[in-house]
Amino acid sequence: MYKIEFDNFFTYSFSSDCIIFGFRNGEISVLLIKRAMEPFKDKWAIPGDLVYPDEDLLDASKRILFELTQLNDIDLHQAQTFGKPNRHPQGRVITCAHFALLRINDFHAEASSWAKEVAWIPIHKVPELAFDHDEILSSTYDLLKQKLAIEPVCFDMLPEKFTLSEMQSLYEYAFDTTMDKANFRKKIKSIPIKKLSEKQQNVKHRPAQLFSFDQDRFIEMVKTDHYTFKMY
Amino acid sequence: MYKIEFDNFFTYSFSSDCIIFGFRNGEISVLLIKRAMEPFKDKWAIPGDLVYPDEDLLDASKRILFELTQLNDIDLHQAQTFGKPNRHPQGRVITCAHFALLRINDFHAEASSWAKEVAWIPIHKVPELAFDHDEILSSTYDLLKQKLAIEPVCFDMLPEKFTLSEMQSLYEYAFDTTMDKANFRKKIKSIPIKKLSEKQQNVKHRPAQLFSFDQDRFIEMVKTDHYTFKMY
DNA sequence: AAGTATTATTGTCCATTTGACAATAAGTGA
DNA sequence: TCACTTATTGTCAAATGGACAATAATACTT
Repeated sequence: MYKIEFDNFFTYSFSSDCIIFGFRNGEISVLLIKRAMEPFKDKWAIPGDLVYPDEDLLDASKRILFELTQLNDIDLHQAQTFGKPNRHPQGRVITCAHFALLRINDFHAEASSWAKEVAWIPIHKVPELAFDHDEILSSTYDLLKQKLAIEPVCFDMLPEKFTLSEMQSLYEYAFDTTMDKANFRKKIKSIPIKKLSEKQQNVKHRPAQLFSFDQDRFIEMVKTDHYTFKMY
Repeated sequence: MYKIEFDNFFTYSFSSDCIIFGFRNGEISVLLIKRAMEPFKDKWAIPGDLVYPDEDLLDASKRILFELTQLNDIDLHQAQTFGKPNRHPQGRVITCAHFALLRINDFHAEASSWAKEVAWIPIHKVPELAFDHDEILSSTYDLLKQKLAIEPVCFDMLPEKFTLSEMQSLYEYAFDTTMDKANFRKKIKSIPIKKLSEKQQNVKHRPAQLFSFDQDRFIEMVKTDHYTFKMY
């Protein structure tokens, strides 16, 4: 049984790492920090820190993300846990990855605490990271791609009002492919988005129709079991 | 940064719970143990125990599963981590769920260590479990269903040699639905299974053709990128 | 031996979806 | 007005999917 009375079982600590994804200029980016302290000083890393002994994992993630990047009120979700005994040079630290998707332009991230710098870095241009963060990022990006394929999470990264071409370009980037415009539009016919009365502004060509996610219709579809998202 | 030098961060411990699924008599079952010790003595629970301070999570899961059920050499995969501060009555225990799929008849599970009894219990007939194990089981079963939909994992639970009707019944049970036999067979045309020279034995009706998973063809398809599994 | 019951297997028809590609629309700027 | 660019819609054939019918192989019954 759980031998929690044994002192030698309390020799590890537990952390949370926050992988924050966004979409901008046709690229999926991730929010990283530059470390101001050893180990891995000046290396880029996923924002993360220790969980307090009496703190819930999700609460801890939100606190840690805020402490390091000033991002507040972010809707985090759990991803994988990483626990190789030697993954942290200073001791046994098991870390639980959490991720969130957000609209980059709706937030302002700013380095604080022991973060020296923060930056949105396109996923394909991420440098080598501290600790085993390359593996954590890669595994969590895989999870994101899986979610994009079967859940309407793209709308968390797209602007509130988006064009169908923007939506398509997000999928093309994630799945590393190109799609036919006409066929993409047919494919998303069953996805609950609503046509707005507005059009794109300040473009030097025919302005595109703007759309937004139709939350009400989505909820209704889920309730009546008429919903299956398939985007691959 | 990680303040692992602070003693008060070493007041939690870490465990692994092993959710083992199998398929028998048209039902997906899970391997549970009856606890021989407090807390929750005599309650059914998911087999799990503490991870050693220098032990890898996956190694720990295999060791723990063997200690409690004598199941050896099981291919476990990580699922969700559960860490509510009060989930364990005797202290802060964060647990990482691991799951495996196996052919029930190819293994013999036997209670040992502090497990008083082990049993394969159909997923729809599981009694109330110890700790937050109801939530852990339910979340992991959801994960299983998701995997069944997009990966060829059904073959880990089906007998080595199976009939198409058995395969269909697994999906019908998991997705809680019924499918047309002819259409099911069309749907799986692209799945790498091979027709064997044998037929079903000892049935009182027309014996069905036996099939087995075609590992070679599967690997070839993955390599050449000609593989997408869609079973929903 | 013939007929019945049961499950396996295959085929057909039609509606829907998918993929490739063409045609048209609505803006800007020269 | 014309060229240029991206948006949007339409077409057609192929592939897929769902409902349902027809046939096959085995054991069991009479």
